[in-house]
Amino acid sequence: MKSALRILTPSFYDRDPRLVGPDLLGKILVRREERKLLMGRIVEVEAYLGSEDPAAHASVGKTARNAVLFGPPGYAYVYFIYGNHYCLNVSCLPDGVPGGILFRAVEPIQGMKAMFKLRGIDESPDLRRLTRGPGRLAAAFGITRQRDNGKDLTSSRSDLYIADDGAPASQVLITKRIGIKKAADMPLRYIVPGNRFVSG
DNA sequence: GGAGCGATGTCCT
DNA sequence: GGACATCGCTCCG
Repeated sequence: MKSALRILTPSFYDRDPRLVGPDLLGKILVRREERKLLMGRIVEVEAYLGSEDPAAHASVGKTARNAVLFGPPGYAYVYFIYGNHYCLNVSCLPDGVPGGILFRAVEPIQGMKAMFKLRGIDESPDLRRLTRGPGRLAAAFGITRQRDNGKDLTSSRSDLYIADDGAPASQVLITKRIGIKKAADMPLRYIVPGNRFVSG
């Protein structure tokens, strides 16, 4: 029996990213795509802070690009990187205080056929090709800056949100963040230990 | 299976 | 002009 999905509320995100990050593991990322529902269980995220975190986009201060990170909690910050890929984040902390969480990997639960199509690859038994890594994950869920940046992820009217399906709290392993040059030693990456969809 | 590298948009100096 | 919170393709073992 599957419990009803409960969308995470602004108060969930209105906390330090170091608290929000581990709590997001095991939650469900949901995309409504026409008549289809795409769902994945979150297994890897990273926290990005404010001025005290040189790796964070917010560390340089508020700009047009990163403004969502400085806004109210629970909004999508989507940026384009390396000329090829989008990455999805959610803003944390109250309006005016920057911080967020980068979604790095999910385990596909539903809508895999649509995900393969959005990724532009042939269907294969290895679902890790769909959603392992932030760029792949964004592609599989059809996430772009144009479509999703600034979107409220706490609204039931949104086509993109994060929900709790009542699963027990996940085990959490904390490691250094990966794929960055600055502040590479800060322990701000949260993963489900042993999960095959975790990147790196 | 792992190291090396090109692709390529956007922001910042 | 350079950096960049990445990925997929080579080539080599």
